[in-house]
Amino acid sequence: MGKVLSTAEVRRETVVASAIRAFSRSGYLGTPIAKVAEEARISTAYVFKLFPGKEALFVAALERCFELVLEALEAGAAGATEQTPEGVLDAMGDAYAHLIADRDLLMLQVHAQSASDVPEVRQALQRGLARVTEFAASRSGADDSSVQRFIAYGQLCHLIVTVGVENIDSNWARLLSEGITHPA
Amino acid sequence: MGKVLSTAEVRRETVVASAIRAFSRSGYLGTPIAKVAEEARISTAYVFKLFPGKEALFVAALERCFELVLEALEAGAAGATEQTPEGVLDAMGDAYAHLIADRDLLMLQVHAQSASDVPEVRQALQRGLARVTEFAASRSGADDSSVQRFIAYGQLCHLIVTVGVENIDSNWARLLSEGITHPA
DNA sequence: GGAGGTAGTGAGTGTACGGTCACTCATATG
DNA sequence: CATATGAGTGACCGTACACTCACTACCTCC
Repeated sequence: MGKVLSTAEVRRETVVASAIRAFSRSGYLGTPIAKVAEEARISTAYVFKLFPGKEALFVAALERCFELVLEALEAGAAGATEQTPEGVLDAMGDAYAHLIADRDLLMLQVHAQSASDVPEVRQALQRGLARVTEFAASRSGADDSSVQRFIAYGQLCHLIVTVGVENIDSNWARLLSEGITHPA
Repeated sequence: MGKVLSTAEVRRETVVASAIRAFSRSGYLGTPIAKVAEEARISTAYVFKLFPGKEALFVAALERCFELVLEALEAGAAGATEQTPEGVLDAMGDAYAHLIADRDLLMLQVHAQSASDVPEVRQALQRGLARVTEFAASRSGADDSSVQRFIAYGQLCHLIVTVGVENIDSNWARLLSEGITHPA
């Protein structure tokens, strides 16, 4: 927090950023550390000096991902035109939809769910989901079922993107993405 | 359809069943064909005689998965106490929750989303989602936004299982799983 | 200028896995 | 019996990848 970052710690942060991009493209098992290293303009060996192993790197990326999501929700809530519970929830939803237009943070969460049989990954997911849910509830003041719906539609959003519903011209496709904010 | 199955085709079906179990446990990339073969009491080489490759086997498993889901929804709808749109949707929701108590069909869908960068997998997902959505809409007669909500809460269900919300004793966890039918 | 620590790397090792191939065994048919 | 066909397998190959280690380049402070 108050501590000045050493060069290695700065490096770690850039590597985490690269890891988010790389892992989001091909998932936990599908992404070799070498790809992350390449993306960070660093040797593969050095990645292992900065992180104890692939698992820890993935978890670090996932944690950063949730941090970014929370920041976006916070900003969205602050910019809500109506500060009613539903108004705030809607604003957070829009902010989330806007944030994940680049797909990186979204896909990383999807891949993390798929890798949730790794205990550390599952725990990171739990922590992230806890923070998001608790923040959405307390910041909006909405009742439980509204918050539950908020999370559920977030997941629907993930489905829409992974399946590529957006570029299907069909009734069922329109039905699913109705009201989900477009990446204009 | 009317054709009598040859032994090889029977074999293919049992292998698909094994594939569902194996892939659901460790995902597309995390599951070696050898594990599927072992589960089916068959040599690895023979799996490659029955299916052109890993990708095709995974897709076959995914397609079977959606078939089972549709059957469950159909049965659930038929057993609905009230044949109103909302009543039928609720019954289908309960049937789905009951079906995926064993986690196999659920996890397979999650892993498929993570592997959706493989075109064949993405297309299989599209077909499956299309059939499920269209069936839910036409069989229940509910309006679009209700069907959308139905799918969204299905995804929430996936999230709850993958992150293991059920065995967390905390407010946010209860909030998320409220009203989702338990595997009693 | 040299001693010691920190950033960073090249070249490897062991292993797991997708896919292939040459083969065996059982059955059926004439 | 001879032969053909399809079920089923063991042994193998090439490659990709997580992780290691011995090493160099640089920086800083005396």
